Amino acid sequence: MRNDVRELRVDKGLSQSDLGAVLNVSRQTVNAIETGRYSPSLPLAIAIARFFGHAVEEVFHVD
Amino acid sequence: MRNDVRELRVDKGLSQSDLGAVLNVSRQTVNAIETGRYSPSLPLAIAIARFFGHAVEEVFHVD
DNA sequence: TACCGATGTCAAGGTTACTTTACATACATG
DNA sequence: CATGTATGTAAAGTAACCTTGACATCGGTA
Repeated sequence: MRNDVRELRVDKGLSQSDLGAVLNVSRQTVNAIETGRYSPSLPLAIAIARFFGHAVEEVFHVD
Repeated sequence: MRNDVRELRVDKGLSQSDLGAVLNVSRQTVNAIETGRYSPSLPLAIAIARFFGHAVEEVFHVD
């Protein structure tokens, strides 16, 4: 499971902490997702995709 | 989190057990998702959506 | 130098997702 | 009636997700 969260976040000029605040999760959670330590839950994945204006499958790729 | 898994599954003439086999999860997991006991993991949600030929957001709806 | 924002990561703990095993109900068919 | 298939659900265990708190590094800037 790779994803484009970091790229999308940086393009928006946001810190991991900023994005965490938007999504109501901790900055550590954002970091773990970006660095691939684990996949987000489905509700969180949908929230992330929606925030960036993409479909879930466009942001999260099965390897 | 509601979803259309049951409807999609029944339309294909599959049992919960059949779908579990396709997705490599137990029939209890399929049942739990259909009955809304919990949301699937992101990889499983993507596998489900892909199997039915839909986007994740089309199958799983934030309430 | 000293400070600060951003990032990476760890530990400990709570909750959710998933497993196997098991038992129950309902329905169809021999 | 007896059997088989499909479904619902529970219990107990493991793994994954997510939290707070903490510590470290790096780059910029006063």
